Amino acid sequence: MAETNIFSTLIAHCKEYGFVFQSSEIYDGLSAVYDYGQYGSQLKKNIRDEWWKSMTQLNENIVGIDAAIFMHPTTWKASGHIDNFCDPMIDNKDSNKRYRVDHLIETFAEEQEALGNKDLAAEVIQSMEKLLMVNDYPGLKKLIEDNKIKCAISKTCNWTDVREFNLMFSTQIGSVAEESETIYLRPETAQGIFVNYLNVQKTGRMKIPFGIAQTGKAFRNEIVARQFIFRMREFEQMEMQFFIRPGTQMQWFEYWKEERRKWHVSLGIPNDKLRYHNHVKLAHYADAALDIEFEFPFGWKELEGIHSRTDFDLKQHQLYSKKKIQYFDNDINEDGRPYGNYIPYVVETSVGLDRLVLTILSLAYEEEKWNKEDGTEDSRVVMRLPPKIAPIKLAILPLIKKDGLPEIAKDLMNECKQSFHCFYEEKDAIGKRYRRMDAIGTPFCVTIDHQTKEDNTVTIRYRDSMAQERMPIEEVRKIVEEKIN
RNA sequence: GCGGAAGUAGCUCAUUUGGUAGAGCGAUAGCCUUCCAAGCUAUAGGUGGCCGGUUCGAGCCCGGUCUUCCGCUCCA
Repeated sequence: MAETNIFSTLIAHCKEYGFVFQSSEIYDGLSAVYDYGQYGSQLKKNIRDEWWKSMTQLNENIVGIDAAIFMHPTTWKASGHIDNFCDPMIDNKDSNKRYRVDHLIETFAEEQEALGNKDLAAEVIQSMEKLLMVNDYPGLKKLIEDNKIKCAISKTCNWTDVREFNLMFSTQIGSVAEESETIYLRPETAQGIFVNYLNVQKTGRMKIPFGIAQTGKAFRNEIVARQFIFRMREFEQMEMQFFIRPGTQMQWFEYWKEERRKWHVSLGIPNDKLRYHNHVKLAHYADAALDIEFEFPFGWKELEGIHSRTDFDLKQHQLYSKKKIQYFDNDINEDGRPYGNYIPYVVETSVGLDRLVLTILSLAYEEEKWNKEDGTEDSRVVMRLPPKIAPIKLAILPLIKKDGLPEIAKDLMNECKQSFHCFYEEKDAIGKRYRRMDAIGTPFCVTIDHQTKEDNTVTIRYRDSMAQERMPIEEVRKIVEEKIN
């Protein structure tokens, strides 16, 4: 289980060096919720900025929005989240096996039908449907017990109460309790894009094909939430919905599948640590779906989903809102006539930002050992973060804290911090300061020494190779800028 | 929800039949001035997860509870 140890070491490192903390840790923590610290939040922001730029700046036909987390409750009726994700569940106390109540009863009915008890089967199903309609959970339990429906594993009828497992978090809007209305924290950001489709398309004069991108928090009441920031109750998505002409979805699906993989590679993720995983069982809204998976320390797991969502969402919103969501396509088809009115199809790319942070962190973390010239062993912990997303780009270190070296260093600090994040440090031996910078992934360190006073040169030290070079102090800013872009 | 493990300083851990907590690392301040951690001095930091019980006395024994981690269950 060496891999598990590496993972727990990484988690400890993330805490020790200010990347990720357990939420509300001073109160013993909150399960499956995490906070990003001083370096983690910057790293996360840098990754988010890369994504935002790659979508909205480098694609002329993709624009960004920032929709609210609160949405009209009907949104979730339309999307299917309310009906599909609030299934009543029941546990068998002996086997600890959990069942969806409707599945349990349906299985029983099928068995009875196979045994020739057709009347009983029909009666049970009918009762179940009535009870489900009014959310009568005690009634459902009674139905199960009256028919002596048993657990397939324990063969007992020792059941817990029927409970509802709600994927979505709910809260109330409206400050007066009696007049308030239940609303939900969004379980995906995509719906914020769909409900704004008309606004953006019209005000931006967008022509199909075009995309709308968004980053933001989403909330899911996962039944279990584990593996650090891989699966959290509150997490951040980076989603882009690409609106296309019906019939072209497979071509765009293939296009984004390639593009997204290339983007991950551009962030420094090795191509052989990525793979596609095709969904065989599709969600209710999709006609094709695949995951881009990454080989985490705990196995291959989903990093990004590419879904061909058809016109399901826009059609549902048209139905529920009674607003016409149509696009008139003036392009000429094979018959020499405009394509005309249609509801656009959608190809979605949806990546978990927190998962991406974890990916980057787990790739970057390395414990390095080597022998020094005198034969003794030396070691360091180094985060080999790609310079363009590293939280601190440059550390500025006077070799000693007197003889005027700090003054020169502070001047350089004031100049460089205009362009990128810098870190100034004069405490402790220079080697120790290098190690501290390695631990948070700072790619470059510049040291001001006595020679600087004579010829205005400094030493630049590279994180990955630990090699050093002298260069004129006035070139530092420009050279670091080049290396981080 | 079930089963297992754990909870003592920022981190890693000691305190071996119950006798009012200690080390290393880290941190802070200073000394030294040295280009790759582990030189010297000093300082700070713990109501031992929380509540209760047994006892003259509990970090240690007992009960409860909370939280975290691992496995199972679930994952559109």
